[in-house]
Amino acid sequence: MEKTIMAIEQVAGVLKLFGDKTRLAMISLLAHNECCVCEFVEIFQMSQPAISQHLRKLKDSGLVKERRSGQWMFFSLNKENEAYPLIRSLLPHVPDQKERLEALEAEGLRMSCCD
Amino acid sequence: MEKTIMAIEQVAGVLKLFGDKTRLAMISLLAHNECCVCEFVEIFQMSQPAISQHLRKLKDSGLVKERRSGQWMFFSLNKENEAYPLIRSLLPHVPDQKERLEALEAEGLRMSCCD
DNA sequence: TAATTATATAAGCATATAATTATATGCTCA
DNA sequence: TGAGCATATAATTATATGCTTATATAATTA
Repeated sequence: MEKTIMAIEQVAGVLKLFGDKTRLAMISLLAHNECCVCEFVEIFQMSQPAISQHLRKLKDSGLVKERRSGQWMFFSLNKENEAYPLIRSLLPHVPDQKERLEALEAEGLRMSCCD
Repeated sequence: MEKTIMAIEQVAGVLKLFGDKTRLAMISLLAHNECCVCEFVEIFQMSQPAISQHLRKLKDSGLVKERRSGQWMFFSLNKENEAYPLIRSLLPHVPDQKERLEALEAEGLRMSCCD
């Protein structure tokens, strides 16, 4: 597992970014799945603007990238980012969030809200 | 390197705690040294109350313990804490702070402010 | 082209955070 | 015991954060 060479301010910035349980769960989900805004709205039961604002912070950090597909925006991890190795070190300590995605699928929402 | 079994809220709480560059540098120093308040005041060039307040947050988290020796309070990492493995995963990504301690020693302050 | 859907942005508000200043506590030593 | 030093706490203030509501933008479909 590679090591980062970031200034301490940068490291603190990344930790602050994930010192929020919504964004922490988001990055955990994005580690293994590409997700769209509407899925996050369902999973976290939060308003669409609140979700968009969290995603913007993630995007601004460069750790997450977005891809438009029609009217949907899909988000995924940017493994090229210099803080990615730090994220990799963090993720094993975050409880798996995939059940939340699976719950969506079970409800038939995962592939219905945006496809 | 052991894995933590913390709730996501707890993990986010720890990351928020270290999403501050002063506390992040503190924990990095404490990983290898026992330090007293006056040393931190010198190293970070911050007011004593500001330093005490940061140390209190670290202590409240359980990740740092204190030991009184005369009029001085010495702080060190509490390796028994359940979040310690997370800290261990984080620390390799934090630039080494030991030069700051060495600078103190060079000035003859490390062993003069509290001994 | 108008209505609809998905998402983004802006403004406002309540709460949290980190510093400062002032004061309190606790230990040491004359 | 009282002065002095190290540290802690409290009150205050300035700024940051995260949410809400309202509105804007962009793509889709009728």
